[in-house]
Amino acid sequence: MAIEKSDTLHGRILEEFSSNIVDGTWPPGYLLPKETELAEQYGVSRMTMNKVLTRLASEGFVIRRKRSGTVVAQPRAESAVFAINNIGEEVAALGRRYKWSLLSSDSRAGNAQDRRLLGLNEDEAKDNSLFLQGLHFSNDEPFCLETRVINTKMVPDALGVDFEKDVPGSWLLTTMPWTKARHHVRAINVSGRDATLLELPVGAACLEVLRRTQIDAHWVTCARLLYPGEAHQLIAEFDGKIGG
Amino acid sequence: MAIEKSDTLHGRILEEFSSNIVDGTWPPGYLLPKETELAEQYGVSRMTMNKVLTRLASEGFVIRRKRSGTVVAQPRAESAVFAINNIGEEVAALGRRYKWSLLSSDSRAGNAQDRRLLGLNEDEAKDNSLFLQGLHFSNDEPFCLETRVINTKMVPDALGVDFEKDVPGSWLLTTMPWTKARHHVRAINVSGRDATLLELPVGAACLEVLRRTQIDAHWVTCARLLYPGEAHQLIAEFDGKIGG
DNA sequence: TAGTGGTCTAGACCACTCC
DNA sequence: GAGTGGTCTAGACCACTAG
Repeated sequence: MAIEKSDTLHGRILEEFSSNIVDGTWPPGYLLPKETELAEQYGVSRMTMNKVLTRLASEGFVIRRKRSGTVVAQPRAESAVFAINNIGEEVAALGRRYKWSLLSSDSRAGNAQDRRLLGLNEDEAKDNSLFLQGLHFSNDEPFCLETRVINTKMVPDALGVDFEKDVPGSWLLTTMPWTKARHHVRAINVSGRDATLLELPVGAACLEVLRRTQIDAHWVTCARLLYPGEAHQLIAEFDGKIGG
Repeated sequence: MAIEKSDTLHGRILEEFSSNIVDGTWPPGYLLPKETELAEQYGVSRMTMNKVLTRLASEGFVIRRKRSGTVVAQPRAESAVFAINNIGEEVAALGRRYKWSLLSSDSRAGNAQDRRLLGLNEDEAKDNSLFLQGLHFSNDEPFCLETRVINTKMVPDALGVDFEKDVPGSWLLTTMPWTKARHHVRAINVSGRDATLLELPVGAACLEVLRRTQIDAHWVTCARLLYPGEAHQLIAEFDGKIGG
């Protein structure tokens, strides 16, 4: 089998440079030749070399400053990127049968307990709120307990949706495609009704994900996702690889 | 206060386009005019418009295909990006006093329990392994229990380091700056020695982070980081914002 | 104040893909 | 086969900043 050639000019140079950085040939602090010089060395135009260096900078591999040039960055702190996927897809990806079951649906004002659970302010969730609770199943076993409040001022259509059929998260995604979210993840000892619903003994460790979704400055929905701890794990890969 | 002007040509167009997508002016599936047309409309060169569209595509907002043109993408599944930072920085960021305390350090072969705990294969960690355990403190309270094995074939210098002074994670970061890592996060009920060291009752929920670091195909170090559950949470923001 | 990166242009050729 | 995005060039001006 022949060695695969890289596809583009700037792609090849990008790979070479990132290799140099990752394998230590260019250690942190190393000063790269200037743009015009590199362009000449590699026989490309300045724009092409600029594309490479701009990309390296945006990925955090190098720091570029006028007059002082381009230097290899100090490595980023150990870090990780997690992707929390759609629950239905997540279950399907595990090769299991997915089911959603709505437990309750109330259009009412939120009380202090709701606000605490979902991490809302006092002003938020006082009215125009739709409270939902339901279970996600994987092969008929409880996989995730979802407690959610939807701001019906932002999403009035939600009042007309049958959430026994439509999974709230998925429906919201199709309705408000591009939103911002903030997540908090922690471990808790499950108790009370949560334990009963998840069919877990009181005190079992669970992974709690709080997700607050907003569009501009307005919150759209807040969800609390409770996963049986030992059964579920977030998996993340992190590397300095460029591209993809 | 005057309205802030955007800095660059492509920056302004990028903002405009991403706004159009996020606020629904351009819904998923919307077909954008072709590159040359857009360039003409905005009075810029094709390269500049290409920069905008290429960026939009790399951020996942649009799909570009030859002949068929550029269309607004179906929104990505709900997802989140977590950053796990250096523990010392993490504690400092909370405005607390940080301390590291090494509990044990052994250069030995790993047994089955070690491998299970750290998620290693049988072939890995059989020799050339340095086992460490220590506690990270926040204001003199246990913040994180770290159990780690270092592949001394990859990092021979590690045998000469005094890990009572140097925090393993930080030291490795300065020694092998650009590495890849895989993380597994789950909730567990703490027990035994782990509970004692973290000064927690048996059964308390903890967040367990398994981090396996490698360079190319070779593992460098595996760490198990155990955080008292209620006290620690991962925080992540995710949005479709472009730039930064 | 001189050198560096930041940005932009006008034009060109190519490759892929849909009709 | 025709039209689209993908890529590249040579040259230009500007803004910032280190010395």
